Amino acid sequence: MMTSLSVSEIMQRFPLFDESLANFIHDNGECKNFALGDVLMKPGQFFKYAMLIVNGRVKLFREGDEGEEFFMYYLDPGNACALSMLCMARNQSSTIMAMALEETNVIMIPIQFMDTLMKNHPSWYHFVIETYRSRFEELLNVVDQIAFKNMDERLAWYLKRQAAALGKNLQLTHQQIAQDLNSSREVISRLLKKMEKTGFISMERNIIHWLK
Amino acid sequence: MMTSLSVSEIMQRFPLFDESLANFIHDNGECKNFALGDVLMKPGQFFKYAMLIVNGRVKLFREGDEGEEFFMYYLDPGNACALSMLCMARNQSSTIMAMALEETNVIMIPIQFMDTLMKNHPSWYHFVIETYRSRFEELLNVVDQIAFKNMDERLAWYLKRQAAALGKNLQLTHQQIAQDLNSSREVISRLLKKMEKTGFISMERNIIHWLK
DNA sequence: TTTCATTTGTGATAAAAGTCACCCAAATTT
DNA sequence: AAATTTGGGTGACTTTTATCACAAATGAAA
Repeated sequence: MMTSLSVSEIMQRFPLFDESLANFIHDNGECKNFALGDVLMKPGQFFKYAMLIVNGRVKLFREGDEGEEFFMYYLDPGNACALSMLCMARNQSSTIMAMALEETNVIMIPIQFMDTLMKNHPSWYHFVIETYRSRFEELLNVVDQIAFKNMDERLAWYLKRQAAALGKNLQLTHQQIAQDLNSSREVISRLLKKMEKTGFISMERNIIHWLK
Repeated sequence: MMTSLSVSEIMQRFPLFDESLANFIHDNGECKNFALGDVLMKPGQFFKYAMLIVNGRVKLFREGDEGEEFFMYYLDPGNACALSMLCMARNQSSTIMAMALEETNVIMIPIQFMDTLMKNHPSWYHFVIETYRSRFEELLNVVDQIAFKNMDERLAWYLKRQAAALGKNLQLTHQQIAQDLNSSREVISRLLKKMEKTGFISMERNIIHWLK
């Protein structure tokens, strides 16, 4: 088994990797492609791979007991899925959905290589720790928002993040936003209208322009 | 600088540590004691130590912009403070409060030893990763609660956790609970009354008995 | 015992968010 | 072009949570 990526491509995508690690991953990782809407990980699934994002973008969201959704963050190229590692480490099933937002290219590293990686490749340790660290930080910000902020502020923060990740012209319906924030379409529509009046955004059908 | 704990005491408290690591920490860690109510870490503070809890209990909570609070989790003996490592790693200031709930004994490991630890002590890596992992999981559960649940369910979950950590007879005022959940005293009082009627708890002044 | 502070109970009201019903406009399909 | 689907607007109403005002109960202190 080996990736279709060259060692130098791997090192370019994952700057923390040293050459021996990139070589190891080149030889032992598996490449996998996901199309828009494909599910990389879903609740109840046990995970036998660490996933590294090479191209594309993955959306992580939590699902509630009654099928509600709640957006947490995106994974971009160069990121790894902290949850995949977390589940692997405990042999626990995921409680999270990961879905490809576009054509996405992933390196899957089977669980049996974890010990070797940890033992023989210091740069792997650093990468794993940095992965946890950055997601932890992200999650703390999410907690802040839902613990302390009203929907208007949460919506503004959400759009700002989206604009930072996807660009200022966001192809989103009000319904999709409501879903990501676990709110309802009407509430979001009304708040967006207010934000339009105060000049933060402008709107077209299916599109929101972030104006800051 | 060295701890007042013996190597074997350290290994007992932190089962993941091997002997060489326990030795290193014995020689290079600093012991510090905190009394009830002492602040171990507060927002805006830069952090130069990794903190390991030896005895006692530490409460971690987020503070909102207007001084609101939100309880996240407790650290027990054998735990490390993931946030202290996180801040250290980025030389960022904390955004979190950590407060001793009782007489608490902590080993502080100065930042300059991190490289050595990471390089020469595999069991340190494992400990750090396990620390991140368990706190990540805890945080995900917190997100679930505030994203999807109403206050009655959140209160029940809160009390259940408290009972698991502190025992079934909880010395808590309604005001304290309201603060931990970023709610208001009246709301909590009314919900507690309901829980009493349905037989989940019984109440005395300053005490809540968890009956499950 | 009396006084006082703290904790808890409770009704009235307000604010935030969610739900329902129904509309219109734009886009897509037939 | 007509029909249908999808996205969005809006008023009325409900539910949940927060806030205000004040009373009652408890325990500690004087």
